[in-house]
Amino acid sequence: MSTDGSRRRDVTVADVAKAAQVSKAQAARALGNYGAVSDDVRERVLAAAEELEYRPNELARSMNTGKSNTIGVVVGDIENPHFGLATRGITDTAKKSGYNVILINTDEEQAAEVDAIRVLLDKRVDGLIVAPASSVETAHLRQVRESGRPLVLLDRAAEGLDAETFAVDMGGISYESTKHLIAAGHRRIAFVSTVRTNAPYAAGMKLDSSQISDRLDGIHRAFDEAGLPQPTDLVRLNAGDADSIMRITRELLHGTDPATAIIASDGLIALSVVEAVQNLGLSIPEDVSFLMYDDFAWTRLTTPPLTVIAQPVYDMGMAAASALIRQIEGRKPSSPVPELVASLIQRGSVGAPKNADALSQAGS
Amino acid sequence: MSTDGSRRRDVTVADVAKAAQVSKAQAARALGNYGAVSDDVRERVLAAAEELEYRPNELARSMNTGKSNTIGVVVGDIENPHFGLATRGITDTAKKSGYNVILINTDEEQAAEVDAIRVLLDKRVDGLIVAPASSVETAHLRQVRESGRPLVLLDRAAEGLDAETFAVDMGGISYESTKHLIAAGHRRIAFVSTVRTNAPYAAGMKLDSSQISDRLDGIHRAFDEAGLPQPTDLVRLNAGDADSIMRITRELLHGTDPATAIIASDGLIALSVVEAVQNLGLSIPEDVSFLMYDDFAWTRLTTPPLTVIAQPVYDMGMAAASALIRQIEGRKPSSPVPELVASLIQRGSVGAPKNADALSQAGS
DNA sequence: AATCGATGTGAGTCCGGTCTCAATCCTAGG
DNA sequence: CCTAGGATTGAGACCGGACTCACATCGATT
Repeated sequence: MSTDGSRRRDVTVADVAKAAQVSKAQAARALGNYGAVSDDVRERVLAAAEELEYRPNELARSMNTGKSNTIGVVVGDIENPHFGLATRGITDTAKKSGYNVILINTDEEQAAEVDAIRVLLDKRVDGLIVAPASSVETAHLRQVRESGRPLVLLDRAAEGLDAETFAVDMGGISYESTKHLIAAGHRRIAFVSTVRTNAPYAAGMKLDSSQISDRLDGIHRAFDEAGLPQPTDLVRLNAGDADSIMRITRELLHGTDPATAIIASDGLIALSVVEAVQNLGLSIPEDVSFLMYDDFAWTRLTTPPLTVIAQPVYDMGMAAASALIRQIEGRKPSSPVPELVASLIQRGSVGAPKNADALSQAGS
Repeated sequence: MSTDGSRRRDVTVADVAKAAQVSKAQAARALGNYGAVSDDVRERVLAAAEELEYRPNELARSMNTGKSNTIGVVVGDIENPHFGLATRGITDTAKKSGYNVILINTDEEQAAEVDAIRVLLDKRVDGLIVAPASSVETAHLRQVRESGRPLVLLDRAAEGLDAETFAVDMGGISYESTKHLIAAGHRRIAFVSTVRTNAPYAAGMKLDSSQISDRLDGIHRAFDEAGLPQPTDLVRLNAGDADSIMRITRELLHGTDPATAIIASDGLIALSVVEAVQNLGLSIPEDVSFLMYDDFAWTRLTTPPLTVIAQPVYDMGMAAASALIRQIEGRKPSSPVPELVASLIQRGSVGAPKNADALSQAGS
């Protein structure tokens, strides 16, 4: 056996140098492929390295090159396929350029995010991709900029931070989708999101998430333009676990003047809302129309298939990673920034509201 | 402004020491919270550190402690919610013990996996969690053991490697599920998996994945026990992309003596199989019964809801991470290893085969 | 008052690479 | 045959912490 299972200490350049009978400097040059090395020396060194199964210590290398070839990625929840796919886009792109990814999950908690960023900075990552939990509290993100390390945002913008941000135009697609619902006859459109707030939603309220703000703005604009009363009372935030989403769904559908359409802010919420609707014995779209963000494969399998707002999530991850790497390597933005557009994919979950006739009669 | 955006060089212990008018050694002790330091010195050092916004360089620290507080995780595909959830279990557990996670995606490719492990070893991770793409080619995994670094396997076993493995008893649950299908009257049960092989499946064939082998063994055992002919011709491997899965599904349902039940080996396959069945204008379970691995939330939303084999994926991730960390920290297995059991969750996608009566008459 | 163990403290080494610098080796030009 | 200038080479500094070791300091013991 050439390998000794009990060996512990790693083989270093010095070991290789000794075995190859050259100086440490020469061995390092041959191994690192830099500087001038004669063929003779190179061969001896490489042979010795092979023989000893030498592997460079990337930690040591990083320490004095100042580059770790690692990027930090901070997301709210990888379990959420939205981030799963984005992460895939990031890691694929990173790998292509020789970067690795340290992934940290924050559970959408601000404190965890602050911590995550500190840790990544301490680990001397070359750059960061963050999907900020809050678009408002951005002190920790500003610290990243001050440390001089590149930062790119994913999914959500951050106030007072001029970092490149990769997200779709939420306001626009939200506006269009709402118009679609309004055109179908809906006046009572509910919006359910996990965003945490201290108080129930009120118009013009300051939200933590730029993404959700933009979506609400889009809805607002569509209603405004149509000259219809804003369904502000149907905006439900703080939809955390499955139970609370189910409760919210029941409330939305059971009050006086109930919702006739529900927009789910992400895939996880969508699952619980649809399940709640089914449990209530109601059907989509006859009793209530349904629209959700993100086009997951399973949305085609429900009866009826769900109308969704598709986001180029994988591409967003890719774009974020390549922009970050470009910044890290100090290159100028060469390729035109790829357009990241969301689109409404109409399937079967949006129909006319149940009492459309009654309503339009009352309206006329 | 106390911070200078243009500053580049990091603040080091030496800088702090100078500012606090003490030796580097004392500053390091105060900051690292080790050794003996007088209150006076400690205060001065901490104040100086605060003032200069000192942040330790974890790279440097790792270099001479030999610990990086980082674990490497190698999975086939994070985009797959199965791994997404497992990763969540891993990162949650790791974070609790102060470890970070470097995640590498292999696309289930052996070469990528070999590469990933080399990179992680070079980066001096403290330990590795791998969901091996192949249970057979395990040379690279053996190298991990030889490097002296802890290794834990997830989901799949590896031949000739005594690493702790966290996976459910696939043979058992497969056997039971098959018995369930047989009891419902099925004789023609298909099994669809992504596992790559060079040739079409034949009984007793050596597979790359222990997991799939075990499942096939379970099916085999159930048929054997029931004294029924093995539906070997209905085992379909190499089900890669959506298109090939759709094609396979069509073949399974259209030949002479078609399948009356299909088992999908994972969630991604399931999506395409169900979609293909729907596209064929067939319904579940009237025309064909359906069973899949992994209990994702969306399986409750289809019509009918799908019968699934639930695996404690999050727990597997958790267990793998805590076992790894235990090994890293050289502790003995104190807590009893948590039982990881899969279970059959019966919902609506398994029924009697269409021509059950005809068959039983023919049989009698 | 002499002694002893328990802190405190600073100089300097080490981890495993990269990289600078001065010395040495060669080879072509004169 | 001699020399300028590029190719090679080795010694050693350095990255930023952790840690060893020798040398104080100081209250407590006898």
